[in-house]
Amino acid sequence: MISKEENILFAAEKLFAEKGFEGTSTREIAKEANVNISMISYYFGSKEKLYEKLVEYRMNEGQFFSKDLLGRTDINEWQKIEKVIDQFSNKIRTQKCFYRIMQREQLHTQNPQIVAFLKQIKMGFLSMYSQILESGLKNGIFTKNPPIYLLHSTVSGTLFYAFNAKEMYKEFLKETEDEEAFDERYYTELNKHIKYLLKDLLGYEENK
Amino acid sequence: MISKEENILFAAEKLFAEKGFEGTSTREIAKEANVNISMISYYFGSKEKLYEKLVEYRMNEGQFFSKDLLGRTDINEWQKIEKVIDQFSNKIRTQKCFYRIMQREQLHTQNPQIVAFLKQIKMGFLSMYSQILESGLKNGIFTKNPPIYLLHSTVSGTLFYAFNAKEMYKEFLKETEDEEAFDERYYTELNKHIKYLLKDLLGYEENK
DNA sequence: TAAAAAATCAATCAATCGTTTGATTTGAAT
DNA sequence: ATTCAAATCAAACGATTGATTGATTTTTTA
Repeated sequence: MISKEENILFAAEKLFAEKGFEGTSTREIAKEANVNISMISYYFGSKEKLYEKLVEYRMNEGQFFSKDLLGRTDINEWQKIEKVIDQFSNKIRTQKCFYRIMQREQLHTQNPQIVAFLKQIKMGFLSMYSQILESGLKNGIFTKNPPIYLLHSTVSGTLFYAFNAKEMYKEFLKETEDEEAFDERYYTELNKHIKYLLKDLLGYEENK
Repeated sequence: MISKEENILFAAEKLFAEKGFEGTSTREIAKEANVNISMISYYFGSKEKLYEKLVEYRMNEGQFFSKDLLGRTDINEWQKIEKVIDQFSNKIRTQKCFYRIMQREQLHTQNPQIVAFLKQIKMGFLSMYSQILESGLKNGIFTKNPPIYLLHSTVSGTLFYAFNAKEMYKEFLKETEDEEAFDERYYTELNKHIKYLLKDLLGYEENK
């Protein structure tokens, strides 16, 4: 059962994703959540704090990658990279609204809590890429040593952009497939594409 | 000499880029532009129309790529691709504020004029890539035939993401270089990187 | 230089914003 | 059944929003 508090949280998430934080009024949130306006202050204190609670909620509901990924010995560095990509991609796909908000947020962001959160995530990715790359070079699995930031911006940038432009691409391709089938194919192709790029960038050769 | 009308336009552009359309008040714009509030209605009619005028202004001040690029015979298809990348990259770099607004805009955008503008740009790029790719395949310059939308999202996504995350990367890299030198190196590396990816994706080999 | 037009201004408009109030209802504990 | 805290509500709060007014100044035109 979904609590009334979560009800407000998800209503806010949906509206923030659609219209932005400033573009969404507390009255709209209350209406979407089917509660009285005053419930927002009652449960969260303010619109700003509701926003922060939302970020906190989504932050805590699951890690980006299992913490022991780096230490695992049953898979090689390339497979680790694949896991990072898969998990990140899945995260964006299943949490569209939230990542839409986060994307918009990193384009201006006044809220210091959100800035810190976003930086933490990015830095986490950068250091993860760094460590895997270094280890993979030592083991001879990777043969190239590209700047980490180029790796990162290619993966994150391509993923985000493709997620956002999906509808337009669909129109461009004049696809007639039903929504779900197109979706599945789209994200599968995208995932394969990212990995293809990474193989090239890292100098990884399968079956070597 | 800069007109008072342009003064308002540029002030609005700066603030919209920083705080978003809804996050920016007409009073702030007037203050930034050093004019009376009523001048906004006087010159533009409304905040919304000011916004549309800004888009129109930036749209008309220069094309994205020379219209005759496709028809040129003095350069091959790869060089055409290079020109597209260079011009696009340059455009983003020299019009940071505007493209920040446009990026945010494509994350929700209520304004139908902006939607149409953004779609027009993207469709333009897609069809340009399509034609160059097709021609390049015919001439044997390119040996691969990747989905256009993957090309597009990789180029645009990587570029935009790298532009936005520049400061964070700088911090991660613990760069001590002065601002201008780092900037120059950053964008040069980024440009090279994009072209490297494209060569792989298109199956283009230099000096063949 | 006189008249007309354009530009600028402080002041104010109604509407909406986020938030709070104080009364009322609900639901569990005693 | 009574008590009491949590939950809910309509109504209103002051502040800010985008926009307009009508008077005044500046500039252009004749």
